[in-house]
Parts: sequence; C-alpha cells; structure tokens
Amino acid sequence: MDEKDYEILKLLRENSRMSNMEIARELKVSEGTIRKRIANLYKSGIIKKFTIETPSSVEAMILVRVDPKKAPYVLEKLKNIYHEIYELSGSIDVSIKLSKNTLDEINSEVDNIRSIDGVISTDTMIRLK
Amino acid sequence: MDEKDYEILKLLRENSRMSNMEIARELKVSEGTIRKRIANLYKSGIIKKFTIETPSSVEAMILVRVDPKKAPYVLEKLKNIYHEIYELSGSIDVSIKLSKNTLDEINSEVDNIRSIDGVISTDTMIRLK
DNA sequence: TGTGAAAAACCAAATAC
DNA sequence: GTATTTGGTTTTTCACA
Repeated sequence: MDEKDYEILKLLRENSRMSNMEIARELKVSEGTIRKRIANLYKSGIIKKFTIETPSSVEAMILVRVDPKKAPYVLEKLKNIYHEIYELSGSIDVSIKLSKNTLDEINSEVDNIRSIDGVISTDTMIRLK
Repeated sequence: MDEKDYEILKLLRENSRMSNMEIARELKVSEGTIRKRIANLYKSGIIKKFTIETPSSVEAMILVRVDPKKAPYVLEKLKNIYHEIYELSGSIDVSIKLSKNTLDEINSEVDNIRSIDGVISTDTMIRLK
C-alpha cells in the first residue's frame, strides 16, 4: 500500500464506479496500472467489496397486486403479518406501510410478500427520512 | 421501485462495478434501461453513493521516509503522537505500528503523517485481522 | 429499445525501474 | 524481477431516433 494505492482507495470510496481511465488521468498514470492495482487491492482483501450505500431509516409503501382468485387467502396472510394494511375499496390491490432502518430490511419484507402464493407483483414507494 | 430496481440494487450491492451491460444481460433488458434506472435510483437518493467496503479491524505498519535534514524535528513530532515507533538503526527511516477499527482511520493517520514537513513518502503494510 | 460513434477495458509484448 | 507503458482488439457507454 503506497500513496498511489491509497489515492485509489480514496477515489473509489467516493465513487466506486469511477472508470479506470478517470482514475488514471487523475493520478497521472496509465489505465493498466490502475486496473492491476485495483485487482491487487481486491485480491489482498483490502477492498472487501464494491458496493452501494443506501439510506438508513426508510419508510416504504408497498403496493401489492394480487391474483383475484387467491385474494382472500393472500389478504388473510398479509393481515396476520402487517399492521398498516390498506385495501383499496372494490379492488384486489393492497397497500402496506412499513418503517425500517435500512433498505435491506424493506427489501427482505418485499421478498417475503412476493413469495406468497397469489401475489402477482409489487411496487414500492420509498420515502427517505 | 419495482422488482427490476430492486434486482439492480441487489446486484450493485454485491458488486457496484458490474457493468450496465452485465446487469442488463442478467435481468434480460437493454443496457439503456439499466443505465437510466441506475441514474434515477441515484437522483432519488435511494443509492446514496457507490463505494467500497474495506476491512474492519486492521493493523498497519507505516514505513515513513524522512528528509535527513529535517529528521530530528520529524522524529520528535512522531514520538509525541505515536507509541509504537521503531527507528531503523543507522537510517533515517521510521516505522510506526498502528491498530485501528477501519482502514479509514489508518488512512487518516497516514494523511496526518504525510502532512508533516520533512516526510517524503510513506508505505503502509496492512494486516487484516 | 436498437443503432452507430466515442470511450473504456482488456490483453500481450516491450520497456523502465 | 516486478511494475508500468504502449499498441491493437473487444466490450461498453452514450445519445439520438
């Protein structure tokens, strides 16, 4: 880890999607150098993963489309799990309000909902706090 | 946020450097679609930043090259800040051992060291715990 | 979404350190 | 001997219809 590696980490931490070329221009070396150094940083475990940061504390409104034939069963099931459920009158669609600390947790709830037999699709509105 | 956005987030969370094309192939849509959706996820704040994950709990050995003329001043300063300092006998080089919780903290220490007048360069050995 | 031009990534060989 | 650059090829990005 010399200064160059350290500069690379700094740039990637701010934007891991920055192209090798951009980084190379910034640090005034060739693209191949950057590519090999990043590969080494990754292999050595200093870069554990390239990832994204999502908001902490999110409120979600999950719109669930339900197969009409299975609606009663699905509604029953959802009501047992979630408090804030809104059935849209005269419709087979359901809306669930959810508050979680991370988007991950929201996503895992959406996964659960989507795995219920009779759920056709979901659409999630995110409100960042 | 529909299922597609959600799938995109899942992939990017595992590897934010995955190309739009790869994601497109995986989700069986066009590259342009992925690019636009990612741009929207970013603009809406659902993706806060593209970043890298570095190890928690790291031990570093920082090798510092010092300008011989300023060595006494630099050594004085370093000794005031760090406990584990090793002067290499008959040399102007100094080695500092450091334990921190994140690479960030190591890096900010390296920044401090590098900003000291008389420090020519640093080289950091990282041991992952 | 599909197309075409520009940019970036990749690979292997040559060179510098 | 390892790391970097260079030149040529493939792949990706990006704008526009």
